[in-house]
Amino acid sequence: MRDVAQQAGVSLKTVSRVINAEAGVTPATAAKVTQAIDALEFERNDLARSLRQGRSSSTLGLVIEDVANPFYSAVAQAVEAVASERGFLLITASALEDAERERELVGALLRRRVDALLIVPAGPDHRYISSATQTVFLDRPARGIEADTVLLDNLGGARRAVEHLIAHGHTRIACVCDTADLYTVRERLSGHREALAAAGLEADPVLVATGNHDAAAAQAAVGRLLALPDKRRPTAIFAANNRNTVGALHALADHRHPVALVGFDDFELADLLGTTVVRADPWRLGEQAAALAFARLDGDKRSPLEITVPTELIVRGSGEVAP
Amino acid sequence: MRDVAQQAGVSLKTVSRVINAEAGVTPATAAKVTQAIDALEFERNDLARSLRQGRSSSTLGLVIEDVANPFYSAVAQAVEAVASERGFLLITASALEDAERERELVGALLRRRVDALLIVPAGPDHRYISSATQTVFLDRPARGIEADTVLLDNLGGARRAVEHLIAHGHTRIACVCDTADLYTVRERLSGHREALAAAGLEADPVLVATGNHDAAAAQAAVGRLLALPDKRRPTAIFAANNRNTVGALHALADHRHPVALVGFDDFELADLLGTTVVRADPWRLGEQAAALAFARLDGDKRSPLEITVPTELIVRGSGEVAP
DNA sequence: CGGGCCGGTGACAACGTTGTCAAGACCCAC
DNA sequence: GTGGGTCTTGACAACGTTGTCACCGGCCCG
Repeated sequence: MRDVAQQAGVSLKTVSRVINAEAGVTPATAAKVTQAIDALEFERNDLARSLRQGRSSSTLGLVIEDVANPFYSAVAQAVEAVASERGFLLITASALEDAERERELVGALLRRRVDALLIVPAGPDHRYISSATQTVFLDRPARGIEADTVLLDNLGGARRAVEHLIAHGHTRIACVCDTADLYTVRERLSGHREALAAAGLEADPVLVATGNHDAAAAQAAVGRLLALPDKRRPTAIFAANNRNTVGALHALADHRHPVALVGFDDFELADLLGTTVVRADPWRLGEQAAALAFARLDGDKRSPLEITVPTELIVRGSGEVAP
Repeated sequence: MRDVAQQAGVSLKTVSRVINAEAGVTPATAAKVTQAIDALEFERNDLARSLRQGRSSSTLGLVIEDVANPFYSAVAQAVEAVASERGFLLITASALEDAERERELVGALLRRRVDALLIVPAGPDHRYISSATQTVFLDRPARGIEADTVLLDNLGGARRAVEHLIAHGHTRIACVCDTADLYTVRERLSGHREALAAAGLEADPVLVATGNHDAAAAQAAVGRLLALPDKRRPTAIFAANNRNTVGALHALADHRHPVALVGFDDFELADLLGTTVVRADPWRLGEQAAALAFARLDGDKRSPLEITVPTELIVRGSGEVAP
């Protein structure tokens, strides 16, 4: 900028005024400056600008589990869309379900002074997150602090899925899911349990397969369920997230007898495969979280909010198979 | 930091030394400082640090078309993985095939002084990208400048796909793809043409359906192809990217007669659907690009490199249907 | 004709760090 | 005891911007 000022024969401050389109610069002066800027290919340093102004340079931080999981990439897309409307950029980081890594990532983002932090919390305790930075928790509530949170209707969605299977005559309904350490998993398990209880059905613990983090694990788990003796074998499966649904589909493809399946989370090609799912809208999750973050940045002082995004049952055939 | 210095009764510089674990600080002094840091919940401002040091705060910029497209989210995942090994964070931005938007995003990233820029170029001209920042082009070459580039073997992959269909007896092989403005599409079209020519087959222009940017458009295009009179109707389809393959699958599901299909890009559940594809490895694309960027940052001064990532034919059934 | 006002411009400090250099304390060896 | 070395610490400037304030010239109005 100093070079530009020199070349244009004006002061630093005048260059700054031109760059930021501030009023009160003679067109003639502005022209000289613009010319010098073009000649020197000058580009403002937004780091310095932010430092001086005390704000971050219009950046949001997003910590998710894994960008390559379509559920989270949809969240990222939504957050980016909202951010982009305001001229914000997005730093996305994947914590990979590792509390230590999550902490490091959050630290790195806070040190960079992001304006707001959106996070899918993984660790057991989030008190370490400085309240100085606006934070919104997505998909799971934070533990140990009260803060803005946007969640899915996990329990309701799971209950509807299982009720749907019960309505089609099933009584032995398995649940395949990730580790019960996760809030979403616990909620969905509760939905499964509640639906069974409401129908007066007994919940067989053998039919609850937890700890399946990827599709391969889910496939193996479903394989084991299908190998149970006739009397104990499930006639229907509730797969509690997209990884588990994919795994279940693989396992069922190898199986002789038809087994009903309802998944939590919609996925591409589910229509072609005729897979009935409870659609959880990750786009809306991200959108609401980003909108809430911006509302806070704009001065919204309400006490911490908890928003729930509804789910929707999409009937496609796999959930309507008779026992 | 000033507060920490005051509270610990030392100078700013000493605090800085402790924070950065520099040698030459008495344990006693360091303890005082650490205590003050904890008490005040101090966190270094990496913006100021970067400004002072003249480097960006260990950040990479990535401009892709759309995070929610699994191909690009795999690229983003790979880049993030490599960046994370070096303690770098990643700003990901989606240009949505809009040259103007791309330009704005690149500008915003450069103003933030990212250490390197990885970009899937969309615009017609990339001379505007300042050579001051290390840049690697991914998936498509830049126009107007010579720079590091990591590409897929588009032509070879497409040729292999079509050769495979020819080997199974097809002569009327359609190609469904995105707009021919795109480099990858032109290359894949060339592959299609070359394979036909090599087999002495005539390329019927009616069977080339360009301009399908999303699955819905591709589905409609394939629908039109299948509605052609018997003599002109294709017996096989080459779908030139994952969107087009998904669209083609939808169209084929509604169709009576079996039609062979080979897609470019692998996708989840392709195995279950039995879809033969040419797998293009987006992970490796991102990984190589990020590795190259870091090599440059480490002082690699070789002239601009062009790396090509190979493709692989995965046989699953849909490509082996007889005419 | 003089005083006040206004519009354009620039000097300077400040944002929060860190690199440079120098000062001071201490120790060892001659 | 003195000179030279090492080790710890601090003062200060600088990174590239922008907010504050003051200056200067011209204009309007009394």
